[in-house]
Amino acid sequence: MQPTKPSIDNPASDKNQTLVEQILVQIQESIIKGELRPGSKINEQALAEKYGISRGPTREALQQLERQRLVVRIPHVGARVATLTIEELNDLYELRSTLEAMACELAAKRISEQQLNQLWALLEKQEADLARGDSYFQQEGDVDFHYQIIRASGNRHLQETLIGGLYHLLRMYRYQCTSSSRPVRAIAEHRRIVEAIAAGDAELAGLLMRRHIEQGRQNTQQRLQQLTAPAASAVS
Amino acid sequence: MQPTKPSIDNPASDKNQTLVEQILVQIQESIIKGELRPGSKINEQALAEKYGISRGPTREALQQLERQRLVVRIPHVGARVATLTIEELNDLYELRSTLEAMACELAAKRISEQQLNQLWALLEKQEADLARGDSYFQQEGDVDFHYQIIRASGNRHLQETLIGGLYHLLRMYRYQCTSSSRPVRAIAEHRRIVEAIAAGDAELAGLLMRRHIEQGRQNTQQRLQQLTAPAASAVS
DNA sequence: GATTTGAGGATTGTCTACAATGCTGCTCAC
DNA sequence: GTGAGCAGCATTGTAGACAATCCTCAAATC
Repeated sequence: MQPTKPSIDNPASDKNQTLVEQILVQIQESIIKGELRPGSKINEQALAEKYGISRGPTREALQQLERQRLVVRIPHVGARVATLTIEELNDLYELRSTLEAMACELAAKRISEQQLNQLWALLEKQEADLARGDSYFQQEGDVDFHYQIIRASGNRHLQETLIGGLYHLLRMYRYQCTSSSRPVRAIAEHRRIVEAIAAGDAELAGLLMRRHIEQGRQNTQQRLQQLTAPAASAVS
Repeated sequence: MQPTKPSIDNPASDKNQTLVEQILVQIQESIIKGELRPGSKINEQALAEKYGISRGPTREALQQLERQRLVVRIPHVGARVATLTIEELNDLYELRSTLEAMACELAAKRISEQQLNQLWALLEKQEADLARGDSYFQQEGDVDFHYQIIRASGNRHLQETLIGGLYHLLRMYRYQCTSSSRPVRAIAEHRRIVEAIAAGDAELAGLLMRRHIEQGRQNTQQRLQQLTAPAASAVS
């Protein structure tokens, strides 16, 4: 029985862990969900008091968040929540597209029997969720889908780069530019990707993933544009 | 006049900077050059005393080094210098190859007049150094070469991933598996890459970079194999 | 009125001390 | 002799206080 990894990273669920790891996930969620607004300043002291800890662990957590691109820190000035811009969105998706295509190609070559079964199971669950119209779990499921493929690539540096470095920022864009999803099409694309991986067709799998992510980019960009420049429609 | 960036990152040269930034580069060099041996344990207290500072900044520096893959930290256990293994070398170069090929393609599309001139200038300097047999500057020059192309890609996330995340570890492999270089061939390859970029031929530029890096991988792997398994030749 | 300059306050950087955890090497039972 | 269990020590995690830097805002000068 596989341990059904529900979250992006699995810090053994808060228990008996270090303070930094405990509050890190909480601050992550706050940022991703926009409770800490993009671009807003983060006060170490205030943040520490909010979680009832001292500034030491808080600073370490902020450094971790900087590594995940969720926070920008400037020496002697302080930390700010990352801002969402069209240019960065494009840079981010450009990179993500390349990396996940690579992950797909590698997965097609290297995926294990067990991992493939897991992937099929997840896909079927997604399709079932879709039929029930359960959109929240779809979003989570989509994260898991990409996550599993990345793991199946077997390249630990690739995994670290995507999951440890890029994925949280991606979640932030997706959450805040709440693309209530194009689920039917997306999950159809998922199926074709899994089929290509199962067939060991690396080139096709990579190509399909590239297109799949490009679809996601366009979708997110559209929403972000509506958010950042609502003046045009509001003025007239 | 461009400021001739000599180092991987330019922290305004130690002056008036934060302690962390000052010692970070020093520890980096110690690790890359092997003064801190791969796999050896790092004692926070001892390291702090060595540089005459307290444990706070030392811990922050170690976290930065973890981000750069030069150090592995385990909660409540401590930090170790990264170990060099064949598998990781392959993972690392696999990823690097994809990312730098991407950088090359983007550079071919987006490089500015000024950046291209800089690149030509660097190439000519490399060829001149080669003629003089100046191998140390060749190595540095090679780093700069890739660095400039990465910058020319214009994708800030790509830059951050490669330069902030991967490049120091790459330097470590290259330094310690001291490939005294295949300079003639490498620089010939450099020239063809620049020509492709100048011609705006993204596909060719990416392809050439892929092959160029694959050459580097084989070279480094060979040296590493000799280092990790010298028993065979020593026993008999 | 606009610009500069400096004092005051707020925030970040660093240090020291203490608490919590993991590791080492001994004793003791089998 | 070998393995388990415990005590002591070394090391990391956390807290709180002090030092250094930056930002704000008002007063003074042009």
